[in-house]
Amino acid sequence: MQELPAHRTNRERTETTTSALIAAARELFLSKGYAGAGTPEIVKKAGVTRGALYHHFEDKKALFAAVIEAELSAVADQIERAAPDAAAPFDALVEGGRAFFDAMAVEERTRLILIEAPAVLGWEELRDMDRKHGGRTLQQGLDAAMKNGVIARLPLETLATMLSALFDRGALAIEGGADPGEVQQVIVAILDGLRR
Amino acid sequence: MQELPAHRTNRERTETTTSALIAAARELFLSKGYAGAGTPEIVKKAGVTRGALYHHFEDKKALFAAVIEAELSAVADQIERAAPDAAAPFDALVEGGRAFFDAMAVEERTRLILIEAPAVLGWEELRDMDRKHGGRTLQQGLDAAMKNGVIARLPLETLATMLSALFDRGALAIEGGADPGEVQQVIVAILDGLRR
DNA sequence: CTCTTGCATACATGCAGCCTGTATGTTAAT
DNA sequence: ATTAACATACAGGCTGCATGTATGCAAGAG
Repeated sequence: MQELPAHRTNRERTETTTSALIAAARELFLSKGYAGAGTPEIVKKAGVTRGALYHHFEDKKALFAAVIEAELSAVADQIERAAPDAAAPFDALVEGGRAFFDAMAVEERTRLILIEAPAVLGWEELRDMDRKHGGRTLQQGLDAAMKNGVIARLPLETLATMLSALFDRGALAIEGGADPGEVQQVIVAILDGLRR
Repeated sequence: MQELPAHRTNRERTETTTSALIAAARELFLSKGYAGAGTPEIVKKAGVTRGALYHHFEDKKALFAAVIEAELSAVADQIERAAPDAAAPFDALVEGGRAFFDAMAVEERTRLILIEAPAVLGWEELRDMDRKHGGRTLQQGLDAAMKNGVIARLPLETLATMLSALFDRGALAIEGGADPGEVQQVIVAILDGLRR
């Protein structure tokens, strides 16, 4: 039996309800998509009312943004935890990709982050959020590899954007039933082609 | 003055209303997105009523699918018209990419096809539609290049999927303000890395 | 060959249900 | 007391369907 304290600070109250909302929203957005998951259902699952939702979040989209931000943060953490920062620049890229695929393999996370989020939040806003949470890892790795002369010298930001597209589509393909080994093989071949 | 014939065959009636609906929906979906463009506004712009819409299309999503199908067909046509099928396999890939970027440069077409459509129709269904309308061009080009020994031997379908991700993200980046020259440069470098 | 008669197709209109965002009221913290 | 954290009620809009109407169409009777 959970003893609910007689006196909860406002900070605690806010924290519990917002996290309950984000958790409930996450599940429903995952299973039914953004448009398919209505706020009545979300608040019911979170055990609060719509009033609480619209008190803490400006609108449904803001709640969705909070969910995505949490997902991006989780993915970044998971990659960083598996990051062999001592490895050679090129291998770090390949290993980072593998960690990314592992992190994206949870449930329908791929669809949420790569399909739904761009449509709801816009590609630009999502890109900004991604940069905050470790989306620069790839760019830094490429920068290091380029400065070491390991890979060809190309416009850094554009190359990072293009290669991240590769990883994104790879995650999508894997979730769609493609062979993860083949995807890895193709990506390694492409990265290998950039070596000098 | 347009003389409207006293006797229009049913086939003609259907054709005019459906094309009017698709044209109106296209514009509004482009400017306001799928969720932002309501059916009342669409039918008003098309000069028909919601009854006509739901008679010819199962639901709003089906109308959207028809719009996307038309767009994909237009893109495929535009690429095919610019296709130098006599060129060497490798150059054909590069030129095809350039034609793709040109075709995607119209208005907000990129956002509609690459952002909105996957979210509304699902990635799988969109992929099927794309295959019908010339999305196999890339795969065929790669197949030819591989059989000629021009590029490395890799799983064909996976490679095509990955490279199409490259082109898609490139179109997105260009629309987002990136330098088209840089995008082309990076893509050529990546393709070049696959040469044998 | 024409005309009428029955049916299917192409719409138009109104309704029911749901959802979002806001405004107002109430309770608990500070 | 004042503000923050909710709860509740309401207004507007939108989607899908059900019902009603007119028009094209195909087939048989004359």
